[in-house]
Amino acid sequence: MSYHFNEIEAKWQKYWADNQTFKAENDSGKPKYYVLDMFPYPSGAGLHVGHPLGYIASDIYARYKRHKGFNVLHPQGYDSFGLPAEQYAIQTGQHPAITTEQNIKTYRRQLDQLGFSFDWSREVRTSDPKYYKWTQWVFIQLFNSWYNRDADKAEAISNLITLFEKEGNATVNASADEDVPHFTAEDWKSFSDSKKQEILLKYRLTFLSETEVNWCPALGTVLANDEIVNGVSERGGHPVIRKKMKQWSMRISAYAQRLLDGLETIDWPEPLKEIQRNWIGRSEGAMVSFEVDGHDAKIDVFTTRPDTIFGASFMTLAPEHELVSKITTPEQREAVEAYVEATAKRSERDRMADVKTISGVFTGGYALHPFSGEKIQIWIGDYVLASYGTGAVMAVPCGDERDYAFAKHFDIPIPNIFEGVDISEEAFMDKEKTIIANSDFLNGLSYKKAMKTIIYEIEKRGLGYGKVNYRLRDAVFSRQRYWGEPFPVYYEGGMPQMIDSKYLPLVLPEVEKYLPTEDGRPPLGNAEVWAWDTVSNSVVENSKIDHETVFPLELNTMPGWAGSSQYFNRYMDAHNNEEIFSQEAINYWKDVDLYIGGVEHATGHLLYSRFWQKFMFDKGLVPKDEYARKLINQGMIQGTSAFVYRLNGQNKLISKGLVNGHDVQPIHADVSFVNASNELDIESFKVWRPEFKDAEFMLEDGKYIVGREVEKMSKSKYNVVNPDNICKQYGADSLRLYEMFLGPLEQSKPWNTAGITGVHSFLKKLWKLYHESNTFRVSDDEPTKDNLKTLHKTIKKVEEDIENFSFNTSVSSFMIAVNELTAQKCTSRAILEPLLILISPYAPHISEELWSKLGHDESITYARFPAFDASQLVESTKNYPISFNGKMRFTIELPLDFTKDQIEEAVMAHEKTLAQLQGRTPKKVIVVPGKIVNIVG
RNA sequence: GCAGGAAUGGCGAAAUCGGUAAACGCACUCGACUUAGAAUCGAGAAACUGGGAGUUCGACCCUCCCUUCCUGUACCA
Repeated sequence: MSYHFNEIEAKWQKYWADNQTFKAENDSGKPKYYVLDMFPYPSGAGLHVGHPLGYIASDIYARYKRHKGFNVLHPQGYDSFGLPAEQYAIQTGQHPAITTEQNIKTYRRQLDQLGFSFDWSREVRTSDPKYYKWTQWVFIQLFNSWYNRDADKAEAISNLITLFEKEGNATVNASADEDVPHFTAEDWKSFSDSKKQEILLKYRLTFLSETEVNWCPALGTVLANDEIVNGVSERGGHPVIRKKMKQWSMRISAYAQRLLDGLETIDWPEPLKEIQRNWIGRSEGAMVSFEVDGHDAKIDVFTTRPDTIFGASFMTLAPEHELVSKITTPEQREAVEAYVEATAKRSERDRMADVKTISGVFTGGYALHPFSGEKIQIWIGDYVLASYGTGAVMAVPCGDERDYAFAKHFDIPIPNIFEGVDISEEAFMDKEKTIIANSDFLNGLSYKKAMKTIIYEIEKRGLGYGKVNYRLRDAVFSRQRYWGEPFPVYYEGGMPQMIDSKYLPLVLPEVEKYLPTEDGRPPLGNAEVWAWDTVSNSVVENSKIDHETVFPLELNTMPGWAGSSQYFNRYMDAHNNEEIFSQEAINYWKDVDLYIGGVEHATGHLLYSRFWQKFMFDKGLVPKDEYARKLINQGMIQGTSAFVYRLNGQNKLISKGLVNGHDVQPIHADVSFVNASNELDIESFKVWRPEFKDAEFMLEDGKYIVGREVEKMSKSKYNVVNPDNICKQYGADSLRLYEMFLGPLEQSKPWNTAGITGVHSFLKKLWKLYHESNTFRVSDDEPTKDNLKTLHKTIKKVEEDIENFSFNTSVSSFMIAVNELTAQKCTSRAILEPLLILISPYAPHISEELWSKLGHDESITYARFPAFDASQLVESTKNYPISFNGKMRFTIELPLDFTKDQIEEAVMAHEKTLAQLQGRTPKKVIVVPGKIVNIVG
């Protein structure tokens, strides 16, 4: 009987589904273990071989943990809101829900055929109203919360109201908008309701704010920075302007420090942590106020180098800075206005990309140096960004590269405040070597001492205060899209109101067109039934809007990361319609033990979800403030593109070996026409590219050899490999083994289908080990010493490998074990049974089949992982490498229990040693028992 | 520019502690079986770890310098 992998795999996939083999219970005597994958966006293209890499790894780990006696939660779902389905809808009019449903079917079929041990009973889809009900619910919780910096946690907004009623906002230490006015308890009570709402909005963790966005009037939508090229839209080339729009934002900045600190408590890859640290961008320094000469105005700046304040010889404001028009003198007005207008036309990204050009305009206004009282010029320049810090800098040209270049360019004085440093050519920025000079009370101080002194002085004189600044900005949460979660929000007198949680979900309305409306409102503006009736608590026709009891609903939808910010908790209790999850479920599963996914989500999903978790923790909804203890980033699988070479200007394709020196143009060939020896199937190639039907092929040794190059796997490079074909030809077990065998999980590595025959023939050998001339044969013979040695060395290696996520080396060990056992002609059940359990996480189908042939009625899934017995590996002798001056020359076999002296004696007396020494006397003999002998001299 | 990571045969890679470099597999060569191909079985060749210096009895591994590549990020004040 030969190895019919297609039948075997289909059989066991059905068995697992029918028997719900992988269904996890929320309660068990076993210890829990939660293995999570980043759920996929179901794209229309389906999976290529690169996608399942992480899923295979997590599946191996999940299956291993089941063998080890854990109650394993290993769920899967779909991040099914998103742009591609919407764009398809715009083009074809097909509802994104239909597209999404079809794509999910394809994904499910492809995932199933790989034999993953997912508990599909817990599947979630972010676009399912039953699921996004809870996304909306979390949004409402955020709306009803504020961040108390004193308690360092989120609290109910009702607490804040109580505080306001008692003592106004003077004592409230909150993360809030910058422009909150000061008020007393009396003031508060005298405020109108809408005034109160307006103020509270400045404190809520999700809030409406005027955000500057890239608005494209022609397309009627907001564009992301990377959708703009040279100031016009990438799509269509329409002009884009910077415009303020009311948008929902998330006050993630309130959590900046906790997001930073939390990184120290979790086992995530260091590079990923570093990306998050940079993104959060903590910097310490001071806020300092500069008076404006002749105006009742102050310019606040944030600086990380307040120690260099005496070197400040001018100030630069962002062109958008609110004081610009106020302080500009009549003589300078024309130039300033022209500059401001020119800047407004460029996107922030454009401005940042263009770092070489120095530009700016003098406003004519002067600031007063807070310490020296000297007048210093105020300039505007687009190197200062409105969105970072205060949008203004104190320029210290001697200590900052950009200020230096600016000062040189516009001939502004560059006073030197560093002792013994020449600044005639460039700015001096080495903090370690800094000794301050020409700076009054700071003279002679080092960077550290000067920092302390100056901050103390700034605070004492009321000029400002020491401050920690974060680069992390509040996250804009509104999208002008159709295919996303609707906000559970309606507007009463312009103020947002939350729909009561008990009427959720607020289901996405039907629309005729998925584009923005002609007057520039988001796609939901096309909906005719999109108003909230506060009496019936239901969605009603827009025509009923009377602003008395029926109000318009929010037209924006939530961004892609909304649905992925809490899905890992929802899996714990996926079908609960009463709560987001029960306390029993969350307290049982607690958190994710192992999370596997791509590093590309470092500053998106992986940061936002940590923020939501911390908020949920503050609200007492979850027991852990970090949701994933350990995270692994799997590497990318790249494609191995194939090239044919066309002689320039001729219809002639020459084989790679003949290219040398010729002027050729490489052309991608589809990798499916190339065999393991890089030989091109010319006939298939001609059918595929008819323009080469009559081309002349110049061969070497009768073959056309293609060139190879590693590139990103993508359709346009014709190097995409579909797992469906691999499964058909070699089986899922081969694919799983091969993806692991390719190299370390975290590393990027190229795919090359040719190599799969190696693991495939391993599976055939494994099958043969249990068969003799086509019949299943396993004996009850006592295993030999060698059998046991092979088995136990494999147990040890595989167990260590899995624990270290070194799956590639396990596959090697399996090959070695099967090669050895075949050579030993082992048929012993005592060996062949545990061997299957070792292999089963990697190649579950063949393992199940052989396991059942061994006479087991139940799945191998819960069979106990074999115990390693060290005594089986004890050796009595060691083949000692004998080195001369560090170079190994030969080996001598000696008993392991020899002492150092015995070893030295035996080695020195050995004929090979004498021959090597040729009568010389060595200076020294190094003996490391159990390792090596090195003879020096 | 800054930060993080990497460099080992023709290719993917392996090497708990500094101790026999290249396990395992692909490709390659030869042989067996076969009408032939595929498959299978057997045998084999290959290369001293990007370059340079240092520490050491001994360095892929530790230290310093340099080169190249990948990833992230940037007028961040």
